[in-house]
Amino acid sequence: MKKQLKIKPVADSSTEEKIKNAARIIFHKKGYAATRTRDIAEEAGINLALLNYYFRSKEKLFDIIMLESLHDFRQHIIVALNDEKTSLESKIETLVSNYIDLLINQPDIPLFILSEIRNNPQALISKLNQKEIITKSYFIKQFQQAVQEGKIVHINPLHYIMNLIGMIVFPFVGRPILSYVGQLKQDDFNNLMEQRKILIPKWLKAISKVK
Amino acid sequence: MKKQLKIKPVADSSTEEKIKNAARIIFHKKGYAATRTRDIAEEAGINLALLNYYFRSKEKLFDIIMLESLHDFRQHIIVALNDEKTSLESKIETLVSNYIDLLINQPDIPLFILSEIRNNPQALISKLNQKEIITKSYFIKQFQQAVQEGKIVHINPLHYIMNLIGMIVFPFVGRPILSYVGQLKQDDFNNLMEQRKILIPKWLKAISKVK
DNA sequence: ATATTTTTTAATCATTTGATTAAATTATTT
DNA sequence: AAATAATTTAATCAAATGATTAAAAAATAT
Repeated sequence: MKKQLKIKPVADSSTEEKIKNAARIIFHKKGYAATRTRDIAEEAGINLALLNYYFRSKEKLFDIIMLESLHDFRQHIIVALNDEKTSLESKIETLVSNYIDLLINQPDIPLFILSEIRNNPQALISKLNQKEIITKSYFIKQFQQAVQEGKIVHINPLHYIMNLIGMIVFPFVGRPILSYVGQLKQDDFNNLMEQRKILIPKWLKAISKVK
Repeated sequence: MKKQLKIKPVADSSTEEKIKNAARIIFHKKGYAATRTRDIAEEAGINLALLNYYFRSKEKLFDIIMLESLHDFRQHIIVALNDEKTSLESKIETLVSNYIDLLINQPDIPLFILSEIRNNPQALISKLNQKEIITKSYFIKQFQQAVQEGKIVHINPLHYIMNLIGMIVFPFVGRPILSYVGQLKQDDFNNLMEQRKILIPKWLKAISKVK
């Protein structure tokens, strides 16, 4: 591996990166069980044995992709929810906007994560780590304060979280049905999602007043 | 098959029913690709060959389960949305309530359908049939009328549908994460869902006023 | 009671699929 | 340039898995 001493190759140029990128695409699209290592090899344009040469096994490769996906998926929440400098409202706005941007680029992440969790709850839930990233976030403090000040109606914050994440994520999870029912093309769908960047924070504000 | 001439056996008593029920459980929980016919046979307490004797192949059995699941999943929408006797508000209320009841009983249906659609969009989307069940429903007529009367703000009805279905379905799809983050037990979760039967219609009303 | 049909089982097959091996090729070092 | 190390390939293995077969058992009909 002396290669690493040289200048770092552009993304996807190294064999290892080619395999990882191919694996990400296939795993995200079909899930672990429906993915054949041969499909990954073909997508990457490499010999099947190379996959095992670099990553030892399908499972090890999968673990790497899953870990990165979980990281992407969480990072947007954690960062946005723990910024102590911003107001509750602006936190929501950036979270919604960043999240939708991520999902426009990698629309298969949520369904990928959710179905793998279904197949293997214990293993993956533990990898989510830090149970408290949400419950102990600065966001929750602000939320509870807003409740005390009467700005937000008294309600289980989990309802609020479900609505927040649900309104962002669900369209991407249900996209095929939605696009079918609404006769949406790629751009139509993305435009709707762009609209939701603005709308969801407003909706959440309205919801938080409902008794 | 002279058996059929006799009294219809109670559910699950016939071998065919035993296999179908086992298949439903395993397919819903693990999806098509991750399901082994041997797992179904074991769950049903029968010999593997019997599965093929009754259903010919894994795929044929799967198709039956999928069709029934799609039917359950759609029926609640179709019926509720096309009742000409009820107001817009009461339609929402019954739809939300019926839907949550269904999902409390069969919580794996949404993720099952959504991930199989991901793996095989064309085949399954076509089975959804009637593109127009929603767009040409009596509900949409009422909705558009309410918009004209200024009772609902002018907005793409798809946003409304996404929020409606999303608020109902997403908690079930994200249940493992949610239960982990919120430290919820089975009953805690169901109680939250019961609350949402009342809350979601109120939230939707509030949302429909937002400019 | 016997014959026939239906249901069930154990054993086996054929294909798919994740993984390995040994050899060939390419790159790097001396 | 020769030697060594890293990368890549074709061929192959072994286990898993969907499916079939032939025979046994149970149910039904004659």
